Amino acid sequence: MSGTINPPIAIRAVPSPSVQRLPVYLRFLKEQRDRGETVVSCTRIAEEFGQLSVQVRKDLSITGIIGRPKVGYKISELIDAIEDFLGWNTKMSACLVGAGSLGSAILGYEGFAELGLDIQCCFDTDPKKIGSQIHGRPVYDFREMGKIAQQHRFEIGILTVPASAAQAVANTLIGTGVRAFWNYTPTRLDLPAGILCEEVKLSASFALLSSRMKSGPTLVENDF
Amino acid sequence: MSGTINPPIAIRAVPSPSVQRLPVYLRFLKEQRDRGETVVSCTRIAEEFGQLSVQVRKDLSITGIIGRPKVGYKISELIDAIEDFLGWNTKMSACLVGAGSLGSAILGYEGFAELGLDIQCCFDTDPKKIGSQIHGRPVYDFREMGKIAQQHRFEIGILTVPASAAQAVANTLIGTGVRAFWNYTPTRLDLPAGILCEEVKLSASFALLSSRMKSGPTLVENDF
DNA sequence: ACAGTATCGGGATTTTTTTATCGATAATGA
DNA sequence: TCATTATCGATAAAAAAATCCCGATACTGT
Repeated sequence: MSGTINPPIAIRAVPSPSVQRLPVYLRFLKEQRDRGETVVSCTRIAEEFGQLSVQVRKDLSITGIIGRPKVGYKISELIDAIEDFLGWNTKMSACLVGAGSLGSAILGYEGFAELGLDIQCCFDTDPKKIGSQIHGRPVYDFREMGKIAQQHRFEIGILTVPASAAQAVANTLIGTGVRAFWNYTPTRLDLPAGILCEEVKLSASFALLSSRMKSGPTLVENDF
Repeated sequence: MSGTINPPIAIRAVPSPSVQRLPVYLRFLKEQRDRGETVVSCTRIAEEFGQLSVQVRKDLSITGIIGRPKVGYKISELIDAIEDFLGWNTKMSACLVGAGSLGSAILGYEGFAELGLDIQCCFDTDPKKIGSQIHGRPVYDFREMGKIAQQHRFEIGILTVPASAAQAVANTLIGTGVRAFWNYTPTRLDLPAGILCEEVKLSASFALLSSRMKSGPTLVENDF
């Protein structure tokens, strides 16, 4: 096989927008399933969300699901396919750092369990919180984070600390084997290759809203 | 002037991705200003965020700012231009509905004041909360929402209620003159034309993270 | 059995967004 | 003064995403 050139394989990258729409469909599908429905078409889903059926079909296709013409998809299969694609059917262990009001809110949202996210504990510097529980999760001393994280081998770190602390926290957690961050601070982290980070930018979301409010109500469309 | 055709004006729509990046730049610019800097170039900003300078320049250009070759932009002007474009230099009055843990977290985040968002009060059904204050904002009885909102004439409604209540809350608030929603519930609202809604989809953000974790660390790039 | 139809899947087209290129401008330094 | 350089702004090209189109398939009703 010598002489072969680097494979010109068309590695079709999965489009991010599609991935981000999957959870929306997933929620709807589970609703339908719980109502006793067994099949659903792209047309039906698209109608629900004011989209085009083609886009829904393309989005779903990235999971590898195959449907049947004139019928649609089997709901149970489709749910499995999406959860499988997103990795939501296997638990990922996580710790949360910074048990302020935002941190507490995240700990209190039961919905995350559905995403396979298993937040096992949190860390904080506040002596009044250390030793207590927040929404059922123990609060540990921030100074022990390195040690405890080493033992637990968390896969994900959820950052809800003040912006100024974010980088240091990330560095420590990377040392313990954490390989992905869900970053709620407005800080761009400097990370080694292979470490993932997804930033939650609420101000970006609000920017879209407020800039559209400025342009006046007549010109604006409501997007997906 | 009779006989003229409908103007073939190329109404260049403002790209959403650009709008969403503006808050990131804004934060950096304020930092620089507070350090005493007076000018900044796209090259510098791009370097800070691991982007291309061309993209930064394009993003900034939507605000109408003009810079000087070999120098860059005057920071104070640029900050003004961005805030102006986003509408963040005029206060928008808002109310929050649903003072659970997420609602409280939002009320507790001082950063929103910088976005021109003025959350004046919140509404809840919990008798233990009604009459109290959360992070300095009064909690009113949910049953009085219509009446109180009518008086205050809120522009924005922040929805942190259970998903099942979202549509009804929205309907009531629309009746009182609210024209935009910042929707933290996983519900697609059915809204009349002219009413805006921006959804905060944390599960979409997590979907991106977890799906990339699944694909293995080697293939993945860290995006902006 | 067969026509009619809703839906899927793949490929083509269009639109949007990102990235590259280039001439013009203003500062710097010889 | 004049060449050099960093930067801007505009335009062009490329890449990504959304939308359109069409043949194939499987159900429905006659």
